[in-house]
Amino acid sequence: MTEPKRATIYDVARTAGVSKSLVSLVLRNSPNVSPARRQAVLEAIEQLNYRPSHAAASLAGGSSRTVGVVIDDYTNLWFVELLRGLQDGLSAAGLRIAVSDRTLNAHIASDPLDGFLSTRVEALVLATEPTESMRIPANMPVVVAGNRAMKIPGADVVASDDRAGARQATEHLLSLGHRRIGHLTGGGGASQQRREGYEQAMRAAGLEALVIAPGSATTEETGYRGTQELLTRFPNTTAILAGNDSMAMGALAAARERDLQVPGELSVVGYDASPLAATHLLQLTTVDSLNSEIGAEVAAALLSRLADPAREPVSVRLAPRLIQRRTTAAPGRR
Amino acid sequence: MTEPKRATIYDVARTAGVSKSLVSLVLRNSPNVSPARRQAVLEAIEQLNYRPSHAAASLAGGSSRTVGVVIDDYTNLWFVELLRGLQDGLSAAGLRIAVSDRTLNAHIASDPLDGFLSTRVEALVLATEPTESMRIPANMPVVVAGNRAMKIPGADVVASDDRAGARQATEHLLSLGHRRIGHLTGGGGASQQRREGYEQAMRAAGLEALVIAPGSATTEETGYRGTQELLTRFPNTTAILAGNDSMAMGALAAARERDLQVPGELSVVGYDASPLAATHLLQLTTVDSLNSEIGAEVAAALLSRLADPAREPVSVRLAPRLIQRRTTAAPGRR
DNA sequence: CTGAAAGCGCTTACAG
DNA sequence: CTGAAAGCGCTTACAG
Repeated sequence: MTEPKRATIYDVARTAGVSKSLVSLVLRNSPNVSPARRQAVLEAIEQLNYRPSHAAASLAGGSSRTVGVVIDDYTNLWFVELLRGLQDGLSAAGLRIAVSDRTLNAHIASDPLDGFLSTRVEALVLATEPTESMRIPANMPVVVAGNRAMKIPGADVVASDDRAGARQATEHLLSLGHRRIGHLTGGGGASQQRREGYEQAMRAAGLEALVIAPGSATTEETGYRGTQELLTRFPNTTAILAGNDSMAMGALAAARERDLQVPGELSVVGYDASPLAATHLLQLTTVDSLNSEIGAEVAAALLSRLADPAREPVSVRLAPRLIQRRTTAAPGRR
Repeated sequence: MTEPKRATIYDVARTAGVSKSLVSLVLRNSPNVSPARRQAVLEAIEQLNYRPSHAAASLAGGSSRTVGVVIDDYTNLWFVELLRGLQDGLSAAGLRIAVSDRTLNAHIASDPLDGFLSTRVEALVLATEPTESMRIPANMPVVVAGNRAMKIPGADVVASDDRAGARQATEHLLSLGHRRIGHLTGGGGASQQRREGYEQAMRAAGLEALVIAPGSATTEETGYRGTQELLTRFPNTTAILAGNDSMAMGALAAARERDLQVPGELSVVGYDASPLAATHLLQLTTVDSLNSEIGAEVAAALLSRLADPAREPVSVRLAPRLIQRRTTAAPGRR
């Protein structure tokens, strides 16, 4: 038995006994179709196992109905909740999401944007630090997710207030009685703002800021190395605010290596409320940057921008909140 | 200044002073093009910022040059290395990858396959447990990555030998002197084979298998709960082989909660060699299932299948190897 | 609602 | 290599 060729819209029309135009209307959920005919078309689609061709629809309609999302690296899981919120907000509008990971693409020396431009994505979501090398077409709608060092002219920005979150986390440690609180920072706009929030809170309390910058990556590895350096230079540190949850995990490792009880002898706070922070092993006090809500707001910004390309860029800022778990307590004897 | 319309292949041809056909040849890297003309075309492309339309190329060429990869869940990071190996193997052949996450899609009640079928993907890679509800077209090339409970007729399978890996890990614990070794298992084909490998090794050593199945998920949570159950039912257990690294992380959490030193009082072995296992905090002894190599073999199977759709299905099995880190040692006093 | 027509931006095959 | 032609499977706009 030879494989039949894939069914086209003509086959569906013939099977349903309607015109090709009517099938197209049903596919795009037009209201001006009688229930009976709609039913006939849907049955024909089911029977023929028909799937409309993206390529043809995109080419003919002049619109791919796809939004490109650029993320940093699959390993840093903050994007998962962002995608969930984004997908929820876009699927009702019939828009789909394509994800591109910069780390993976760097490997094969291909610009993730090239693929998206060939796909003719309707808009771009940047959930990563933009770089000069990203040549974004002037008329491309862009929403930046998260705080970034580089500004994209005309782009909307949706982020939680990293300065306020870091301030809140630092004040939590201060209120527990800590005075020697170190901070682990990294590269990028979010790190910068978190650092500023930490410094503001320390200054307001009349305390010295102890900032360690172990590198631009904000990973378990840099968190580990940064904590080693912090505890070597300032041995009487009693608390650490890490730049994100991955760095906090490294801090916990360094503490264990020095036989420092957490939180008895060293308190540790993360940032992002990633799945990692919620594990039984970490039970990490962290700042929830509301990633799923950021995704929802990104979707809203996207839809309104698509509806009105000329509207002024907006900047949405969400208020983060501290999640207290088991890695923070009053300072012990040290 | 109004935005110019996107450049098309006609614009490139005109700018380069060549025919449209020649531009198409350059785009598809044909060898029958003189260097001078190729250069002229590439300059025109650069100057016009031209990006060929996927949709048009796919429709006209009758081929999307895209492979669809279905993964379980972004949170389980074993897929990252798989994608890397896969991408390396496919990019030279001009094939790109589209990834779909089942967990995310379940959320909006859309079958990930539907999207891929509309995209007219050339082939499917299943890096997840297949289900009956996946209606895969009969003529679609499929490669299954990893050991799965359900067989797909005609599909190639690339996996590491989970039975051998689990056996190796168990023998490692036996050779350290452990006799009471528990195993944490979950759902799916990989879990099943790992369990069998563990049971074989225990039987061969004349020991009783202690298997705990805390649920079908293989997460930190089930690892934690499974270890609680194991240590309650068999309090003198001295070692645990977890179904994967996430479960091992949960085991470490449960051990800490009971004040059991790892590895002094309890040895723990993971599986997958995920990024998690390599962290300073875990330093987990684990089995490397060679995910990047699996990705490379999947790519090879895909290319040969595309070249010869009629060839017999193959089954590639890689030999995993144990990575010893800091969570295993000889049993202590208990 | 139908039906005929044009067109989206490419690839393919072919005569020259 | 060029150039003219057909066609991929849809959407769109329109006359009826």
